[in-house]
Amino acid sequence: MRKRFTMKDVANVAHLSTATVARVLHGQGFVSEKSRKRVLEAIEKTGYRLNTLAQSLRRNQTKTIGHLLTSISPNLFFAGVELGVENEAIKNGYSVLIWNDFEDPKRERLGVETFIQRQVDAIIFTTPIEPQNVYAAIEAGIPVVQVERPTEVKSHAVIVDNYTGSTLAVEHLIGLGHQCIGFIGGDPRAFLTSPSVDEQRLAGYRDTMIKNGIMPKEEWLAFGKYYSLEDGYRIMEQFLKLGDITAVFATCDILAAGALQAIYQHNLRVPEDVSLVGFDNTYAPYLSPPLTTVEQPMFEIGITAARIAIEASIKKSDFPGTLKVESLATRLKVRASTSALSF
Amino acid sequence: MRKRFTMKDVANVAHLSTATVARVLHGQGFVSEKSRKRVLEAIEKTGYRLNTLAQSLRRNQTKTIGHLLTSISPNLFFAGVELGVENEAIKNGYSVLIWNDFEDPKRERLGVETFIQRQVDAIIFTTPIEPQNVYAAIEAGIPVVQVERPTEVKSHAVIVDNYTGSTLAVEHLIGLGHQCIGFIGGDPRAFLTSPSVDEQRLAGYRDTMIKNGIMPKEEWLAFGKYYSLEDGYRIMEQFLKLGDITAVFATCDILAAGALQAIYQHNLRVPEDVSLVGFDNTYAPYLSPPLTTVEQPMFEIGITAARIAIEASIKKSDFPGTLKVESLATRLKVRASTSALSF
DNA sequence: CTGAAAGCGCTTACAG
DNA sequence: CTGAAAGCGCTTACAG
Repeated sequence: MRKRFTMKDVANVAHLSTATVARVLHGQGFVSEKSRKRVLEAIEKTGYRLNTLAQSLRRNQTKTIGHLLTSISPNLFFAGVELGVENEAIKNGYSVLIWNDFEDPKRERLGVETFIQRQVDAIIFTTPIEPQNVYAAIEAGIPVVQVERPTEVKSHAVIVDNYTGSTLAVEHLIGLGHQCIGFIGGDPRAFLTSPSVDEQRLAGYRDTMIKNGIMPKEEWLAFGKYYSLEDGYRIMEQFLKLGDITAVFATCDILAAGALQAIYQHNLRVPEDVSLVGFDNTYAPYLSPPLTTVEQPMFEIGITAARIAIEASIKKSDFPGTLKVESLATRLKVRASTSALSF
Repeated sequence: MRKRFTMKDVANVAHLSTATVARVLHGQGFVSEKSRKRVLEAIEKTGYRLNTLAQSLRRNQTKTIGHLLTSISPNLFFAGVELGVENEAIKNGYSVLIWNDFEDPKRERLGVETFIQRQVDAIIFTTPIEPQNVYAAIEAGIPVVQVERPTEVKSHAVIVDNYTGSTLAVEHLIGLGHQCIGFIGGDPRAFLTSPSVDEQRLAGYRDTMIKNGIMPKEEWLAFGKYYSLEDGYRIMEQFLKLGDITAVFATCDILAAGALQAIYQHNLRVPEDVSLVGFDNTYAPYLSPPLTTVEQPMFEIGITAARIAIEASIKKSDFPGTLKVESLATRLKVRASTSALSF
């Protein structure tokens, strides 16, 4: 491996100073046309590349976003957000350090500490776990954006209109003639954050049912421990035993996928025997049949989070004066898993 | 935002030099117990954190791996590899810069250039596109690991035994009594890299069929343009029209998911009407029924790639002297989508 | 229009 | 056992 060329090497080749090379490189300040040409030639000849590290140290700005997230697999929601974050980052000349914490608070902490030491310009928590970890980042003077499930620690945030999304799903089913609609929740942090995402979705379900004159039975509601296939499967089997349910709304496509497996296992068909609606629009398009689902704008969530993060890192003085909290809309994606109730 | 404390601040508080602080921090070199205590107290008091940036510049080592990959969504294969890479990285004190290229050569190039400028210690291409982009990294003196689909450019690599995987799938189906087995391929770069992944899988299929005395008909073979739902769906519909096929082997779970949708749409059941085997073990567990599939050790692929990358970055002199090419085994994961042929 | 020089926060060979 | 000092590769205020 040969030594890389530095700005000084370029300056020497061009018989100019590093200051002039820097001016040409960044296109600012006065440089004579002749000098500019000499510099450009020297860069060409040496194959010089700027050392971002040195630049970052000097400018006290790394153009790096630390993205701390639950896990990019298997829940594609997080992968979708990450792609949005990365896209907006790149567009602005930033790069993304990624850190999956698997919902482990210790691993989240390690991520925060690593990001601080690496001088990231901002940290995005796509679903923070421990409030004190979020606080540690803020304490260190780093702009923070909490996504989807903000803790009680105040910071910029990007959230989603879960209530309305849930409403859309249930209205769709009621519009198709369904009355006995099961609800499968599974927020891992239900009732911990306030109000939890799945509480909002439950509220949307309940309010819409009642508004339409349907009093949901206690047995129509079930919460898994996680957003897991197993919970979806198990709860769906309970629902099938009940005998009255004709449609099911699950708060995550993974839960819906599990429910679908139970239905399939019992030799029933969707939507002929039971209609099914998911949430997220991650696995929904891949299932048989393709699922009607409440779409979360994952990519846009990521873009928005990154945009706020970058803005905040540029004018840190504003922080934490004006906190931005952007709420994004969800929308119903109708596919083949829902149909009119037949009598 | 207050200024962060530096090593000099700590040294001042402890009434010692930065050299001594550094020694304590890294636990090497001689430091008297008394001095060590003073330093530790000063660190405690100031909340000092090491500035990795400065360290990296000085040591000429960033402890950063650049992971250039196709896209973490929707093909979870890449997400799985990334998780492996990250896990091994963290274990060794490294961080991961992520870069999705969406199979766009220009975006891949931008990623390589960014990684070079940011002085990453190694670059992992989880599926390189342009050989010259791989070459650019090597040219810059950066250790490279190509994963799964190495280009003709020589570098470290982690590959998968696709041929055997394919063999396992087809033997499984033949063992269940199937003879007319359809093959759905969709390697986006089939016949470009040599030999392409899907060519290997096709060879495994063909050899196994012939070894068992079955001469596959031309119509039993079909390639999509991509690993897409649409291609899987379309090809499966063709297969259904044929009338003789009783089992299908798809080279990607996404293709299998599409095929499953076609089968479902035609009111047929898996495995009762047709058996189905996928490849990857990404979507397979989530489908109805859960799919028998050839599992790729995604996590281990990532771990292996990161391990090689880190080793290579530490002893660069070896590079490119001894190139490591590790091949990982696949295995068949039998689930509910395959059953004995009933006459 | 151009350059000398200080400095970002570390590390480390060297002297004592 | 400890510290002074050079240097990693940039940027930038300042002088000319």
